[in-house]
Amino acid sequence: MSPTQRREAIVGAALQVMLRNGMAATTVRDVADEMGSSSGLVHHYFASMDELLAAAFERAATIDLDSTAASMRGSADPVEQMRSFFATYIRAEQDWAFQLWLDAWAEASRRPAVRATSQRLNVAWQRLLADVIEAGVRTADFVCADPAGAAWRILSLLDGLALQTVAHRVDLDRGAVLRWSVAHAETELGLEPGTLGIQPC
Amino acid sequence: MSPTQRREAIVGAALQVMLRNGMAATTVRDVADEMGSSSGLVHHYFASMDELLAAAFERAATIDLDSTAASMRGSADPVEQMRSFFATYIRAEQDWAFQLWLDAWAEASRRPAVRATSQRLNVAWQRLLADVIEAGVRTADFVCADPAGAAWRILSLLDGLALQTVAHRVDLDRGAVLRWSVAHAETELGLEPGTLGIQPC
DNA sequence: GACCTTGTTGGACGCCTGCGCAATAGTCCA
DNA sequence: TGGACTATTGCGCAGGCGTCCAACAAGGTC
Repeated sequence: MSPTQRREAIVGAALQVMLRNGMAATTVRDVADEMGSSSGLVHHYFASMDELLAAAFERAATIDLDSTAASMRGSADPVEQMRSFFATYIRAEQDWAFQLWLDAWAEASRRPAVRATSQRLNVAWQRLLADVIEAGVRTADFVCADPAGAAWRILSLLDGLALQTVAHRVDLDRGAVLRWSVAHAETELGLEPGTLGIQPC
Repeated sequence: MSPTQRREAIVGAALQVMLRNGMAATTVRDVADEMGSSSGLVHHYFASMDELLAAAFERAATIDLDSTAASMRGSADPVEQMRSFFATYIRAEQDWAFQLWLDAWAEASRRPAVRATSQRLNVAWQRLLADVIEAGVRTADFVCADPAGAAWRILSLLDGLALQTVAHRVDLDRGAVLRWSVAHAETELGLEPGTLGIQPC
């Protein structure tokens, strides 16, 4: 197995363990077992646990970000792109990847590499949204005085609501999270209520 | 020291350590050292670490909740109460208690007692807000079709934005978090922009 | 065929964890 | 004053952690 392949395999194994046990409960030995190799090998490719966790989290988050971005690029006008955003974001979230974000935000205060990665990816999500909003303002599809701020607010409301469903399991149903986030986005962007309406699958 | 006092002292010491090191990094020995006693004593009052962490988190969160609730009760009309809410919430948050919420949300998946406490207190915050909104609708100060949902959304946007400032330190300044949250609340409640305006201290 | 680089192993090291338990200290009641 | 009770101590236990390192295996180069 080539060094590049091996490195990818380690990241993949770490991600599997993280999804199963959470970021804080991921250990070098579990990652090695998952891969069927020794624990020393992991440290041959990653200087520290912090680095490995950051790399695994980055892969998970990047996959979601890329698939959402790709889905949005497939849509023609900004309105359709926003629809794609919500549809893909919600789908990605329900695969329990969101628990990783909760872990990352909490671990950020203790693990520099995780903090840097989490910050970078959060900004990338905001930028993805801000770009679409700016495009929509140019084409007069949207009315929005502050695209960058609106992107933060749309994302934060989505995160804040999703947080409740994932951390506490019961309080809000996923349907409400989607409907409320979409409705909020519509007011932010000066759209008629229902314009971004999505059928809950 | 009476059993009740001792129990309170342990919770207080645990809270100090949690604020310093975070929830995940709080250990029985650190709590005992903080209190100047032995580690066995902690287990004499708390059956497990999970219970102790939940109790300490509960105290921190309850203090904030109570002080905000008290400040709101001191205000006469619903509009003034909403102003109090934001003023106190932001003040409480900047004392770094918010990192505890991040920890609690992440730990919730692994520690049943922490999950129960976190869920109960989150619902209490939502209820506090929902009650004011319902009162405001009755007195025609607010126009809001769904007070319970509006409470969740106002709270979630606040949490989502605060999360970015606390976890990533830099991206958004606290002033924006306050202004954006207040503006969002104004639209939710059918108020003129600026009605809830608060001077950033 | 000898050599050297490098992926890989498996275990040792030192430290830390939550928890339990026997022994001690202190206090209240008969 | 003696006895009972309980808060408190201090340490031990079993296990887990990240990290490190000497040894082995394999494959390419001279």
